[in-house]
Amino acid sequence: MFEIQIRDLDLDKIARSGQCFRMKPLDQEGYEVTARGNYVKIVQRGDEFLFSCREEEFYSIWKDYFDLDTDYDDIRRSVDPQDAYLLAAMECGRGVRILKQDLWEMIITFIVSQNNNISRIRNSIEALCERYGSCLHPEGMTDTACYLFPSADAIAKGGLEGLNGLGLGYRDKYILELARKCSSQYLELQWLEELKQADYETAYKLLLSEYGIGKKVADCICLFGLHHVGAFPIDTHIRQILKLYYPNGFPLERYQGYAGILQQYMFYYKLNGSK
DNA sequence: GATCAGGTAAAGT
DNA sequence: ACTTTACCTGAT
Repeated sequence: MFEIQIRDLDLDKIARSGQCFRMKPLDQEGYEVTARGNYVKIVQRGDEFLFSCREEEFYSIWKDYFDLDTDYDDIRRSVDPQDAYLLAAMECGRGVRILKQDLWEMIITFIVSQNNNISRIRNSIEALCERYGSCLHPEGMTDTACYLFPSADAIAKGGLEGLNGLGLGYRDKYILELARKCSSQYLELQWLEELKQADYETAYKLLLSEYGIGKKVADCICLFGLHHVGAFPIDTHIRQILKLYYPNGFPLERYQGYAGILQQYMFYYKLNGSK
């Protein structure tokens, strides 16, 4: 157990922010999160957080995962004081941070997300994890199994039939192809490593050239899987927002290099704001 | 029973 | 180059 005070972090909001699909709310309180092969339970009370791991693990993994080195006050302060809509969005989403999730997991997750709704995305990802992910039994509890996101090898090995019954629909072939590309069968490719080294523009182009990855998904992977916070994914919600509040275009130049963070707040505001 | 959902590939102008 | 259309499928 490790207790710490953190500002600008709201787990409930992050869980509903659309950037992650498997932060699981626990029956009593708190969330369970898996990342990079690690599992943790987190309980939040205001700005006090209780992590179920040791201090060492918090600092080596979760501090980075929750992007705690970024000062979101700076970002809020940089917003155009004339831009009432964006100010409201930033206030509504206070506590949302861009998680540093696993690249491979984000690639598959956002392929699943295309032309799809959130509850079905969740179900598909969870079913995929249960079928191919390693099973963890936190604290030796055999009744509360939790699965890691599966490896590319595991998915590639199962073939197209192995993806049946997960509600993936026509996306199954995209997933299989990328699983093969990222599996140890193509170890010499080191494609994921290449992506990680690349700058935003290069990574975007690499992703876009893949079967099943278009502009929107490529940008989501850049933003959530590579932490290129300048990426600005335009989905149907953001498109509506731009049309309504920014008919002359969103001021990307003003927010160059981190517009994706603002995108995330606008998205959150649209889905969770009072309107 | 349509229509929609955090789009993309492929075909058609 | 720009504009349609088909596509899996659970939810509403």
